[in-house]
Amino acid sequence: MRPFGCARKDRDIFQIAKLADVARRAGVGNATASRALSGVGLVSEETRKRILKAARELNYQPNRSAQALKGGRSGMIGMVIPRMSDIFFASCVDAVQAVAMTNSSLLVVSATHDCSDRTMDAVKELLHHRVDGLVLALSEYLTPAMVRSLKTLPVPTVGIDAPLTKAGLPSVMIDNCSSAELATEHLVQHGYRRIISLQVNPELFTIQERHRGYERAMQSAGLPATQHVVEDRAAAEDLLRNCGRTGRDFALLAANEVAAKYVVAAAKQLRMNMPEDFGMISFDDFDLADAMETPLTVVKQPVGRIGEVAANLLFRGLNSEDGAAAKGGALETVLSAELVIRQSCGCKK
Amino acid sequence: MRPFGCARKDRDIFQIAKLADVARRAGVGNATASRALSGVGLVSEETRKRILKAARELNYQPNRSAQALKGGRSGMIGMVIPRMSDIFFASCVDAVQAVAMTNSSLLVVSATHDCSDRTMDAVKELLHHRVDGLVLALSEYLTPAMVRSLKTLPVPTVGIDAPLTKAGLPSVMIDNCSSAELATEHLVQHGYRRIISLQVNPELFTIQERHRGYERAMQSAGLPATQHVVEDRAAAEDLLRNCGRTGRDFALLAANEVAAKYVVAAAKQLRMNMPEDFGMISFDDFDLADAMETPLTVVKQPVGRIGEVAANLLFRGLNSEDGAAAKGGALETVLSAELVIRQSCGCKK
DNA sequence: CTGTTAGCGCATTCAA
DNA sequence: TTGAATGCGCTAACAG
Repeated sequence: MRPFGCARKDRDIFQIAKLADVARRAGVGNATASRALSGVGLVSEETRKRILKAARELNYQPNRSAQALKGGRSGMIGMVIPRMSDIFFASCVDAVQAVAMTNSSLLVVSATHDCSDRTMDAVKELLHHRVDGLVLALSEYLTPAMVRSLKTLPVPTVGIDAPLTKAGLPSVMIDNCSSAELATEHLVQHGYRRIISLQVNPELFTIQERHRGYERAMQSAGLPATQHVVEDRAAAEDLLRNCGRTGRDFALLAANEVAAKYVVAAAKQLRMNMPEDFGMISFDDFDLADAMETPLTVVKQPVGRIGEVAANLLFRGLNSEDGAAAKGGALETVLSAELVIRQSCGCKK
Repeated sequence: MRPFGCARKDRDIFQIAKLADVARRAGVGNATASRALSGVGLVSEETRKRILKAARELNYQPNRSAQALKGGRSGMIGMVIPRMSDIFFASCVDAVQAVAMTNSSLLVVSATHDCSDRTMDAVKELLHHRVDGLVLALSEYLTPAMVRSLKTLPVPTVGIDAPLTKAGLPSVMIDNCSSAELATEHLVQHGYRRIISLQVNPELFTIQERHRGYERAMQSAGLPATQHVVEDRAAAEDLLRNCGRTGRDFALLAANEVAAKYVVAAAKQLRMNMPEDFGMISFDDFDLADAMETPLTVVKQPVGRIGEVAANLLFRGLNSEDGAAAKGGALETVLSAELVIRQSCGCKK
């Protein structure tokens, strides 16, 4: 019985021909075959043709382990994210994988699940597997030790979501601070006076940046800034109960989708409505955000673009030998976020 | 300038020591070090201690490329899914990766984006990278050619979501047919008579199974079965416009989250309400499904469990040498889905 | 119990 | 323009 289909020796669709097989079939030496296939080095046009044909017939694919061992590319890039089950990161992974495929690379993902010890371990493990490059979504704040480590990374690396600037590495992200400022200003213009900055993971870099932007806007408006952390729906309910009923001037800036969802659920529970009982703008757009009882006004990140740009940057570095991709340019590639105005902020449809 | 942090030679946190380094430091031969570290073969307790210590000090990790080349494990498993941006698959990936980590393996993911040509290509590429095993979420129907290929897979493989039974491979999934039947019966009990089976990708296996269950229930109830495909929100609107207003007995069985979301959005657009204007039960639970204007009654799959069980099955096969994991048992591991009753079906809160 | 040796598949010298 | 030989880091045979 072979319930798992184990049959390393089968010669079939998954036939695994080696370079020597190709060389033999083409009637040339190993080295020549290698040169012809890798496109590096001189081979007469005629023999090249023969070799390529043989390779095609044998469905030859180089053994990446051998290539990697030899010191060349492994044909894999690694990616570290907090978790997959967050549409933002999932979309980034999707985009990065697509670009990797275009560059005939595979993507290895590792999720830390907010266990920050896991971060550098994941990187190390990826490195032991000889990935050619790294895309890092490190949402926690970089410790000095991490910065030091990151600086010595032996492969091209690009940050995503949060900058790796302190480690001298290029990153792709939105301007969280300005976006939050803009969103807050919008709320202010609606006449809200008590605006609270709401977050789930206040320790994360992006969240802090968003809070900073919020503070800036509040200060400009001469309004007091308040930060509030909610761990779950219940906490959001408490908040709404305390603040929501006492006037028409209460609004929230939800620092991410999770916080926003807590609020939406809490509001439903309390039978409170946006924007009548309170206003809200949230970071991150999501499915049905526009089809909620009150369509949500959100700051929408160009998720796919972020992953795409980051991956392209990485491969550009990978392909330019010395990894000099960000030549002359700034380390931070800032993509612009969009304020998608719907109704939770108080705007009419 | 080193904008990418390229410095293969740096000796640092990412120091890469080889077996020979460990052996030398411990004052033993390569083979002895290898034996001590892999735990296979005889080594005196004392030298083993010395070797382990040396390895720890050097932060030694075996070069997986070399191990893989040598014919051993590569320490990676591969996973093929339709797309990351679907919470169902994202959660599966998350779970599989977690289990992989536990088994000190990395996960390589590849998304086909519904391009079924990509499926076998992805598998082949994964194989060329010498993954130790495969988790396949192949939602399309298996063609005879694919079945033939799958049968000769050279590594342990587990199916997920859709069964690979035809290829003799174990799979983990829910009973889509029965679940749909149950959900449909629930709708029938509510008194709905015109119940439509709604789907986005009718060609997928899971969707067809769900439709089959629906048909069975409808037949039992002596009701006519109708299948309807919606490509987008507009199509959902058309459907609701035509059917929703003409009585109290109209309901939908949405074959997946996407279809359900189209309907929710369409209903909002048309100012139609569930369950007053029509009833609905949908496959797949999602964030806020319980906080919609009308909380959605759904068939909830144990997403995390599916990935977890599949991955465990895979590693059990991987660890038992000959890959005889499903020994004696059925190829299909069926996990039970749960009908989460909320209000869109007509039940009161 | 331990060390020496060979070879996995490839790319890269160096000679021819 | 080509081919034979070498070694990447590791493990499995085989000797000691």
